[in-house]
Amino acid sequence: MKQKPPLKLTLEGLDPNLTVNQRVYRSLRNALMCGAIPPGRALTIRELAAQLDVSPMPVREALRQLAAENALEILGNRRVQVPKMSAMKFQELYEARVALESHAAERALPYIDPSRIDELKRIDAAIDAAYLEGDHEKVSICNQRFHRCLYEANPHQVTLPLIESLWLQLGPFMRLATSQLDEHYQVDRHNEAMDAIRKQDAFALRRAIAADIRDGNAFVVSSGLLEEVMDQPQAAAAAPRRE
Amino acid sequence: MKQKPPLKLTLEGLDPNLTVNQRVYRSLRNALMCGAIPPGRALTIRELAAQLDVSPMPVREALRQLAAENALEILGNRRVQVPKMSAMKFQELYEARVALESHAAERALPYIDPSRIDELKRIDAAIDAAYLEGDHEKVSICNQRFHRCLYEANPHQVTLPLIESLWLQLGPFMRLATSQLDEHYQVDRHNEAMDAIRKQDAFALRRAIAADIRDGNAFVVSSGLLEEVMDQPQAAAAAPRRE
DNA sequence: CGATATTTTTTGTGATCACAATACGGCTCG
DNA sequence: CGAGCCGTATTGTGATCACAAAAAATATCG
Repeated sequence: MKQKPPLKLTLEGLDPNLTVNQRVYRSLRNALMCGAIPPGRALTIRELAAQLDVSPMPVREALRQLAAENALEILGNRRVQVPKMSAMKFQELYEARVALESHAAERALPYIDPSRIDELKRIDAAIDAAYLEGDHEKVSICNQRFHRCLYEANPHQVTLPLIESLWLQLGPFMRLATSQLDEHYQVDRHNEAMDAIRKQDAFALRRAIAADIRDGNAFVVSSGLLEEVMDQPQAAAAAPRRE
Repeated sequence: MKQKPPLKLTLEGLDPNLTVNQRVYRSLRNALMCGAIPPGRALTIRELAAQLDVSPMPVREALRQLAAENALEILGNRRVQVPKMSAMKFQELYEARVALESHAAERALPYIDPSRIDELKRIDAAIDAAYLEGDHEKVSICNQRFHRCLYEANPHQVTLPLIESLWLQLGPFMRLATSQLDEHYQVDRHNEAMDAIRKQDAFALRRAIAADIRDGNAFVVSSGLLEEVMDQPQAAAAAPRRE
């Protein structure tokens, strides 16, 4: 039951004038986003500290921070693990994304200026390029960058942190959405979004963003990729106590 | 500019078999929710630790946790403060509440059983009672309880933590919404919501929740209560660096 | 007298240590 | 052979300390 692969992490390649805490946080966050840590995997402070070659202290803070963002789960016995996924929860996360992100897009719309449109175009091109190269990791990252760039146009930002929390929870499974998108890749919803932006058509923008998100979801669900990573229907798992 | 009232906090009355960290966290969270700490107030670890009579360690973790929930702000110079509010940000927070909470209500609707309806009725009665007593603090708390009870019906909870983050950010100002609601108190939107639930009418429920939220907002804005607590239009405040 | 430079103090960060609670392993007993 | 018990090891928590960076206060120069 307890999964114990060595869990290779590192702080190398991270801006060394950041605090140790920040480096640990990013390293962990990155690992989670890429699905490098399997759901249900128990994380101990000392193990991570030894792995990253730092004292337990910054690790503690990073774990607590990630737990506050719902990227990790603190069980009643004070143990920390990557939350497990269920089909229903997956669905809820995606529907929450649709609700939040279409809202964020609409609120950002009036603030989008030509230079940001250029930036969006540039990112979209990068996505297509990465797609042609077959670099799914990069597609996923650039896709997020596209969405973030859009929502960030709104200078009074309150939704982006919430959206990122959802991304983080989906992180371990997002890569599935792009892992096999051969010819299946969506008709370019991003272009629909760009059109809506140019026309300042809020409703069309909402629709484009919602469709973009749902496309990825539909693919993952239909492909059955999800079941592989989910915990089996062992009905009554030890109820995680939410703090 | 630097506000330095003694900032009275305490851990008394908190379940003593909780960890120190949890007690500190709750104490701070509560203070923020009640607006006991003015926006822009700088918080230092040692000051809080001395005030609460604990070591700096649990305070550090609590601060970081609250920062991750957007209840506190970590400036570039690593200093922590209660985020300042602006009229636009206030508006954004409320619109985000509408979007997220009406969504959460809709997703919870199919899971609401008679016993939960009873619970909701009970809470609503408590609100009316507190209102008649003029206990605005209690009205506010019970109102939150009502919303939480509704959204919690959904067993695959992903939105509630995000919603609570919004509540926390609005916390210092929420009390304004109920501070003077004399005869101004909204036509009971909660009853509209209850009707929608009984009829399993998702759209009506969304409308009722949205109206309930917007009522409070409209009151605060129109009454001009907000300006008192906001920082003046000092255009270029030191840009908080988001981590 | 006002602006800049320098010293002093405060503050966050990270490491180490001590302790209590929990989990794990082996043991005994049925 | 299996379930319950107990001892050991591991883990999270919280306190204390050392250090470097930032802020505040003071001194210095124009």
